[in-house]
Amino acid sequence: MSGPARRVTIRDVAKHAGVSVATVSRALAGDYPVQPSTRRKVLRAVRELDYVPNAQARALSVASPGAVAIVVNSVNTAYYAYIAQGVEEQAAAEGRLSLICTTGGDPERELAFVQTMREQRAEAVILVGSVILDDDYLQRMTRYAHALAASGSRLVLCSRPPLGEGVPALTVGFDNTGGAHAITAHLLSAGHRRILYLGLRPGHTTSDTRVAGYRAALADHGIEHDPALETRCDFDRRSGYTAMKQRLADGPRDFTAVFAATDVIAAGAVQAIREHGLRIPDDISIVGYDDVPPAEDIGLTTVHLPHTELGRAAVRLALSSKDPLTEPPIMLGTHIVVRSSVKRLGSGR
Amino acid sequence: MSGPARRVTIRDVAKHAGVSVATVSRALAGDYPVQPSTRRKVLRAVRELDYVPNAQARALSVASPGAVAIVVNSVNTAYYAYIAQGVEEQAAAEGRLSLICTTGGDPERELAFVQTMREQRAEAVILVGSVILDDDYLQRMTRYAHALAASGSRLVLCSRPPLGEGVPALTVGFDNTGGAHAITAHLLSAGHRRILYLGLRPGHTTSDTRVAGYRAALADHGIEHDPALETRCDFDRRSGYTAMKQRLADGPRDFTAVFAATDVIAAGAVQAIREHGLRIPDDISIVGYDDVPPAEDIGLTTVHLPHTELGRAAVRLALSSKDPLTEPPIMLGTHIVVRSSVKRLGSGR
DNA sequence: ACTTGTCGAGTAACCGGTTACTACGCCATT
DNA sequence: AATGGCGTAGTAACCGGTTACTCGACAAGT
Repeated sequence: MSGPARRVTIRDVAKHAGVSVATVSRALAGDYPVQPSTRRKVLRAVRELDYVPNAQARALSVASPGAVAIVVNSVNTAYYAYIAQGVEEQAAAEGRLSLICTTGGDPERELAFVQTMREQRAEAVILVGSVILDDDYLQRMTRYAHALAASGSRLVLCSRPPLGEGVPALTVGFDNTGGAHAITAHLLSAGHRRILYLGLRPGHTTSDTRVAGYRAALADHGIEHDPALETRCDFDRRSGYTAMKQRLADGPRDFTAVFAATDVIAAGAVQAIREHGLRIPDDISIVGYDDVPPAEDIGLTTVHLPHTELGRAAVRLALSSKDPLTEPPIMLGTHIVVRSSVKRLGSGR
Repeated sequence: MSGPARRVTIRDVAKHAGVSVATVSRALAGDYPVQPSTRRKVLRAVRELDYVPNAQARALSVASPGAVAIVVNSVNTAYYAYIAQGVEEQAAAEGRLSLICTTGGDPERELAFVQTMREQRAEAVILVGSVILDDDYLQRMTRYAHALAASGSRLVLCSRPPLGEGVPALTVGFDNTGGAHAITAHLLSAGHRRILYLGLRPGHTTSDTRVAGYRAALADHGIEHDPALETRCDFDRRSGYTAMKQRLADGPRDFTAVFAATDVIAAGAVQAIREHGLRIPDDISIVGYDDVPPAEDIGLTTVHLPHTELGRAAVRLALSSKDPLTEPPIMLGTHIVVRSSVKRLGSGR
């Protein structure tokens, strides 16, 4: 109506109420004695002008809690969404705002965001999601860690390998090897001996840790792992579908069960198995990992991960006073959820 | 090591480089002629001190783009996660940070967040998700709209009824009635005449608009809608399961197809149907709405919603110069995705 | 009556940047 | 030699808050 309507400042309120800016600030903060009549005048002026204090300006003069930033590949992946949910909940509970950034896996965007968070004086930066573990990655993270530490932000790695002592970064993760061991043992104790591992991706941390658990469980049962039973496959539905399709078409079926590295892979594999005319669990047993939505819908036995709790733990840790140089990684436990995708072999039934 | 390590400011850099703060600022901004040799000195000091400018301080003196805030019930619901993804992508593309808030449906938290966003000088606040449309709601939103407008933020409602002209709020939504009409027509043209609508929730905007499309399609085919075929049900998996279970147990099955108000409801219903010993689509046809992950896994024919595009559109609209007082609601189109949950009745096959 | 203490409010410095304005040095004119 | 113009760099005001310090008025103490 009347031009760009410059924002209402504390000086406007002071003038309107006929007091000094200091008095307005004090009346609003309430931490300093102000005459009740004066306070009323101030509050009235605040109401009449609809004054809203500028948080940025306040942050300049007084140390206020910074934001919590979370960086994920994408929000529309259940795995990340659950973790993000936990982060947001805990951040809110501790009076922090949550900033979110999706990178689509692009290190450039990750770097840019970390830099932005330094400028924003974020209190914590939480990087989520598995990665290809190589020198480039380690160097990049180490750089982030020091840079963020230097500007007073704390770095938390979620579901990623720790950087080791001496690097100021906190780590929270799932016990992937333990979970993979447990679910493999579950298949073994159901009588399965030839178990196809679907989701090999050498260098990829999540895959590596899960396949390690798989092999360890086999070893514990005196079975040597067969490289021919470890199939490469990316971590998405289509890849699971394609890889399974291929495997079924390739020749004689030399396995009775499938351990898919993730539920999403499992979902694709299930579709391929069904299209091949086979039934689950009668013809093939299958298990997944993660316990994200598709699992329940396809009756998949899988490993449940406390995603949301991971997010919360990350924030708690970041806002704690633990020394990031020496604090050991937190590892969250997992448990098996039994549904209807595994058939008991041999003895009866 | 050496105490709390006060943050490096532009004055420290100036001193270190032996120039004035103005020169440092200008050398970094690059919008003012600075002697190359001087610039080098400055950049060297910046590097040596690892100086990071304070974005909050800068925002005080120069008008910088504000953040985009998104408010959802929860991030770990596919519907919201997809929209949030779109919001984040578009915000990042337009150089804005994304703030996220989950309310768990609590109006208190919503209000608190809106207030915080005013203090933060957010550029846009995007409220997502269906609601119970009543006076309380309308008043609350109208208050938000004026409050945000007064402090220079723009309010966008996503998937919510518009507040009408005269209230400064932008609206983006899906054509729910159109989509529901189309999918109902799909069932009708497959020969179904008795279609159970699962997900009645009077007052709930999403439900209301979808049921309206359902009824309209029936009417177009000269069928009067039967209240006995409209079943109440909350918008979650368990409710879908329970409602369907109940319905199947209740008595003679007087429908050949089910239109679930959401895919999540459909997923629960599918489980109930299967547990009842019936097969899909042979015994019962079913369709859903939303096209979120469970749909593909259970082979559900459903209505695809451009979720991510909704998020992007919301941000674009918010950052545009459109007048929120008069700009009409944007309505995004939908389309049917045919999978394998509908059987053609009567004529052949 | 004079000192002292307390209460409430104002003045001004400060947070960490940006930038309008000023000042200085040097070269080209006249 | 005096003047004007240009290119750099410095000074200080400003953004919008908070708060240390100061000050005046009034009540209590001796």
